[in-house]
Amino acid sequence: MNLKQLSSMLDLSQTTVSRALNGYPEVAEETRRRVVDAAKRHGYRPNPSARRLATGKAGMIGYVMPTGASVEIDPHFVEFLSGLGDYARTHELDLALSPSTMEDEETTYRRIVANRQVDAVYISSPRPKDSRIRLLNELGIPFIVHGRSEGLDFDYPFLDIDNEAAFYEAARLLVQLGHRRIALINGNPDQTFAIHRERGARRAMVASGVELPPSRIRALPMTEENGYSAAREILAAKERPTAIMCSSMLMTLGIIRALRDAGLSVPGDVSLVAHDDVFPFLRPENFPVPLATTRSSIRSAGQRIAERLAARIGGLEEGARGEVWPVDLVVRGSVAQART
Amino acid sequence: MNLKQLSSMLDLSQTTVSRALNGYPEVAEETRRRVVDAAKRHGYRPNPSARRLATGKAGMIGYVMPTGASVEIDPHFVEFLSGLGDYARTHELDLALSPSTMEDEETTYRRIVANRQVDAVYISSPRPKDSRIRLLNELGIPFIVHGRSEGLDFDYPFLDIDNEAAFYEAARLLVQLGHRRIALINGNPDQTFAIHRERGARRAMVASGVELPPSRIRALPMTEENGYSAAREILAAKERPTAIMCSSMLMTLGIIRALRDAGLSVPGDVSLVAHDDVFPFLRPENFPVPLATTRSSIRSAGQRIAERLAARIGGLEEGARGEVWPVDLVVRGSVAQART
DNA sequence: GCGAGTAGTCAAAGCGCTTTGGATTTCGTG
DNA sequence: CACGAAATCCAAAGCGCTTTGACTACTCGC
Repeated sequence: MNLKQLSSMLDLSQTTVSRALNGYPEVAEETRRRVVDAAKRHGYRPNPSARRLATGKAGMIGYVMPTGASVEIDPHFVEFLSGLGDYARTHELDLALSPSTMEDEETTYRRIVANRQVDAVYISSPRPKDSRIRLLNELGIPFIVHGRSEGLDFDYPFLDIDNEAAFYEAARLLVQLGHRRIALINGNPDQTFAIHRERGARRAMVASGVELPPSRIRALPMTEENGYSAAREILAAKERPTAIMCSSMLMTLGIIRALRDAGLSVPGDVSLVAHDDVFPFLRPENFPVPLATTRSSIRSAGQRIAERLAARIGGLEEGARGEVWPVDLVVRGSVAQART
Repeated sequence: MNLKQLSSMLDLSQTTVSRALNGYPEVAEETRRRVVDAAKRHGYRPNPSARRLATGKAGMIGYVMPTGASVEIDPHFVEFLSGLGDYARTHELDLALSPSTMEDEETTYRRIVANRQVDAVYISSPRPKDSRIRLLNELGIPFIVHGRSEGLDFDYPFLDIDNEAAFYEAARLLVQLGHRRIALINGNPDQTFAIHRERGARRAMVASGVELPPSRIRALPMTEENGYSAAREILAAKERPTAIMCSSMLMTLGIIRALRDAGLSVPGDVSLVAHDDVFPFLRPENFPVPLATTRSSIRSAGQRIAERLAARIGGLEEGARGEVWPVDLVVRGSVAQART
């Protein structure tokens, strides 16, 4: 069933049918109803290739997928992708994934842009002074960064959550509860988000005269394994912390096991706050002790980025708009007053 | 730079240029050289949409991405995707991901087939009597299953590794080394691969009069966490096993921590063999004690599936061909003679 | 009652590629 | 030396959609 058939069936021109379906104003409401109705009844779906050819749009969002040694992105990547796909699916957009090693990244971006294979691109896990951002900026293809870089001498569009405020608030809560020795188990320090979280936590503590010495900070790829070992080290110190902030619920699983091994209770001996990216398979409520979190759905971010990318493709969004989402602080049983 | 421009530049017709580029025989070698050369020099790339429109092929491989509560697929999925993408990238194929909940799966498959959005589809993590396979078979779209189902009353194309033989060999090795109490920590039992692995292990043991009681089997989603808890339980038994076989290196990380917690050494107290999907970020050689594995690259499987899918699209492969890859057994320091 | 708008519709021209159905030229043979 | 078969190459017809530029039929104000 194609346009031609549908229009002859309705005794209308292809023009009118096409316009009716695409919401153009110059078609009578009555006619539009007829057309939309018939299209639905006959299951008409416009051929994407034809549409793309006619409009010159590729109808695809591209992503250069690093395939090197980065375990870190995995669960986040799939979840983010789900969000992106949720939006894309309902808006005639497809996702094109281009696997690439770290070294070939630049070449890959150049290729997909030159081939006109995609209308827009997104970048994830930005680092400070991220070279990919500069490259895409030069290539002139619409893009959005999921997260933020730092130290770049130009602006660019991004979507980020307010990591600094999130950890500021979480630290402030702990301080208000009387905690004076607070540890931070963070994500990989070459990722901007980790830098921001440490900054936020430190700001809240400094404001109250609480220290955050290097001995109480760990910054590692966010695996359960790393959470465990980081926690073990930190808990072994003579001045054991009474609270731990963590960048990842996966890591927190490791922290909890370390606490259990050390015979320490939550929140009796140690309070816990973690950042929750809202994975469907790991919910803070289901932790042994319900886990207090700073929460922001990475999946929603994926949806929003798809939406903004679509807007950029359509020329509805321009300029280097940065969007920063507030983060919820959800207090649950894993935090308590510090023992005096 | 499009076909028209290129051909007028060469003083040839579009027909000839197109044929020269696509390797048709009715063009003189000398002419072909000229054309190919000019195309390269001017960086000509055919417009994918136009090509698709003309050929009627979507030029895409589809995958319905489950977005429900399945942590299990994550790292495997990304790695597999890398392989698929490696091939696809160099063959004018794109990957289209359609996220879907478990419940909507069937609807989603119907949709992408009806919309002609993809030329072929692959299915991963098949379960016994997997309904998706039946559906795609009925819809008549080319597809390949990564893995195998069981109990279906028709044949279908698949690519699987020989899980049964792999675990048969591994178990046989352990038995030959004198082990009599061998445990199996397996993946989720509703996945066919887990069933096959247990079958293989059991067959080898039974053949030597060694038992594999339920108390020494665990079958869970393959996370580090689950590996840890499964191992703890199994090691707590009075008749502690002297060897453990595991379906996943991620789980094995958990097993090793459990062993360490229990003060047991590898391979002194317990021998260890695990299946290795060859993740770039987790190599068996780098384990505390180099880990013996049954090895098969999930990434290569992705490449091969892309290749076969491409062949099916092109009509070069037909019928329900099943392909089973042998699995390497790589002996390393984590296995040793059982203590007598 | 007439000219100017305004709605609503349509025919036709692409978009860039593949492919069908000839033309034209070249060449081996009888 | 003529003739049919190869060997080459080409013009033109789609593929299914969007969009431009016009056309027709009303409606409205004066």
